Amino acid sequence: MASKSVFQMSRATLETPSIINLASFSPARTRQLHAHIVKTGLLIDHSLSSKLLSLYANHRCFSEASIFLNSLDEPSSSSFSIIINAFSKFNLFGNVVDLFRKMLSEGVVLDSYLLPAVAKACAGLSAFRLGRQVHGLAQVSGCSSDVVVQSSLVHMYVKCRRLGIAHKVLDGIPEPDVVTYSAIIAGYARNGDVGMAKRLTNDMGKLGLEPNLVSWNGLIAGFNQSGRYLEAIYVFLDMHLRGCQPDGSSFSSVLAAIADLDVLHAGVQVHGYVIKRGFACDKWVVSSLIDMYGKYACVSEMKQVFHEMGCMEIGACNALVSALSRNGLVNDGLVMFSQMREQGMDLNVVSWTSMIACCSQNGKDVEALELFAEMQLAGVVPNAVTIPCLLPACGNTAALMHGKAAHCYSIRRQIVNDVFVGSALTDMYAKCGKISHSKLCFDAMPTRNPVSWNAIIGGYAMHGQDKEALEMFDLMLKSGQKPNSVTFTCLLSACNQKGLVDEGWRYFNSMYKEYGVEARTEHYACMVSLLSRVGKLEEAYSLIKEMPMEPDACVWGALLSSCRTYKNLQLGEIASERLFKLEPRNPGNYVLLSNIYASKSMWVDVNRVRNLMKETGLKKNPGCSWIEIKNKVHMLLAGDRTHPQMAQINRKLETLGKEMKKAGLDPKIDYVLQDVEEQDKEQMLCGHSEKLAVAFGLLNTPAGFPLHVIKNLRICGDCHAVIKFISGIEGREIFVRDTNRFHHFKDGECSCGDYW
DNA sequence: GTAGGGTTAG
Repeated sequence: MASKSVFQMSRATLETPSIINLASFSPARTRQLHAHIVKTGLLIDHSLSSKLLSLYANHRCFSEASIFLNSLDEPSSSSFSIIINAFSKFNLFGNVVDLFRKMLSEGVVLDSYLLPAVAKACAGLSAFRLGRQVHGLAQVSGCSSDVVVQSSLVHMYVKCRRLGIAHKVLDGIPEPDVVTYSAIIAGYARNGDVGMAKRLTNDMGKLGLEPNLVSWNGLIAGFNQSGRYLEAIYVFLDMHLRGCQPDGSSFSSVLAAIADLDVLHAGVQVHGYVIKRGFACDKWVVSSLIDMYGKYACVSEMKQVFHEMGCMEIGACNALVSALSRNGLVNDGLVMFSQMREQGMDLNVVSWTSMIACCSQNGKDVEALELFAEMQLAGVVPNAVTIPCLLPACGNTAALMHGKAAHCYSIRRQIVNDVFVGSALTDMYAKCGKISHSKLCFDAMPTRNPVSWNAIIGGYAMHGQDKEALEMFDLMLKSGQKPNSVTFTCLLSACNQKGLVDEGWRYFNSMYKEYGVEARTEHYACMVSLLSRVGKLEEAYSLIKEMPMEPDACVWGALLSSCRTYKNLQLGEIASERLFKLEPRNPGNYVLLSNIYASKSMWVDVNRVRNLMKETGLKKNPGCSWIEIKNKVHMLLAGDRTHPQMAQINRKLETLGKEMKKAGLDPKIDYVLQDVEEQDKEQMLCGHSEKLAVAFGLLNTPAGFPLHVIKNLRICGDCHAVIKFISGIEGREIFVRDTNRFHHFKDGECSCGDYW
């Protein structure tokens, strides 16, 4: 019968749909049936209309389903129920609520078959107030004694984190089943209330209810969500000992717990168990395995797990992208992402966000911003995780317009109150030179975590507003928030900028004694820089000798710079000897030492250092010749034909072209790009080359970046001049945060921090 | 015809 066209069926057949095999109807055939009914004016009985509705709904043909629903004279509650349940099945929670509201407004009586779907939608939307109203409606309409309705309400309250109410509803159920019980137990576990979770588990046992797979899994997940990873692993073991075989859900949860502890051996054991139980190709398990191996820096293992799965699955691909990013393999991440796109995979918000995070966390800021634009073109909606991943890229390039757009978007999407979004906005505005905006964002945050406080303290420190930075720290303590390692780095750098030696020592000494935060290399580097900046070179050197860890190049570099300032040869030699070992290919170190010798007219030693540089294979300092820099800048500018100030630039270029010819340089655009790209990579990443690369990077950024920040730059005279020049020719505002202070360049002038 | 567990992004 099913093979026959609808049009060939007799009226009698269609009026007795029970004999037609409707289950095999395709969407097209369903539309045919619908058309036939409309055309012939067939008498539609309740059974036929229900079947047509469920055919449409299960094929996700919701517009057809609602057209049909609207065509019914008096749609019953069960007709609404069919579509509402289908919406819920496909997680279309907003649609569930809308249709439910419509149904109520039409005065249709409630039935207990659709309430669970509505409760599930409230849970999915975390809409507690709406859920409570639904509960009230269930009571008024007499549906609240239905055990499935009660159970669904328990789940709803647990998901909305209202455990007290959930518990009360549970107490009202005469014979709750295992899963309803387990929902509350998992809820308590998720809130970190281990005692209550255990007590209820005992209560459940007394009632003769044995936990089943779903309840075990819920409990493991609950402990994971409250960060109690060890408890989660114990539950997994308990489950195993009590003879319940884990499934993909149990494995993926326990692996996630293992990933956040330092127990790789346990992870390897579970991996073995996964293989034995035949879950090595389960998409959830594979994602967790990749993530776990990624967190333990087992790069080849994570790749192997991925390849052994043998197919491109979105979750596993996303996990691989973030695992590659975590291990600094940005280019591999980008390759993976482009493969995903080439294969036409349906990239979701996690895919895009992972890739954006991968770029912004690994110095590819412009790429991160471009990806964000592409994401929106692809129609994928950014969420409360995407924005904090994107904002550092805006801050690092001082792309204030993009940052502001992201801010507006967060307000529109109502995610601006998210603690991660707020902290990232505070940080972004500070890095874009807008400290007042930064403070406004910080003040507007309803809740704050240490990251939020660090953002504002670090922001003030960056802007040289030491008083405000220290005040914010006091407020942080008063609010009951504990400072962490980063907080002290921000505070010490604020002290460092202003030469506040006493305060610096006070914070440095108190960090462990009062707050239990151990001093790390960067804290020592700040102190060494602070002490040597004010001329206390011996004190700085004593501190270095006291360090419990090996001092790094930042520490020795801070000392060496001040040795040049104070012409201290003895310590300068000690510091540079260490630096030549730590970063042999940084020309800056050689230059600093030779400067000290030169200041004492020790020309033999100056030559010795220059020869040492040559022996190391370092060419002459690429940042030394002003004419070269000027020419390179202009050749780069000439490459951007769409630049709004092209005419002005061209005029300047004409003049400079003459100068270039005089200097014997080839005025080709490629010259600079090749020069930067083909340089020895190591050399490129250090010293003057880095500064130049950053300066050129400014000019390579696309339109829409009127403001720029260069960070963590020990600024040299040439670099300063280049930036000053760029700001003049382009009318851009440029901020440079060097290790000591904030420089603001505008219209070819430097308005603060200009010490040349 | 109705409820119930998981992974990957900060």
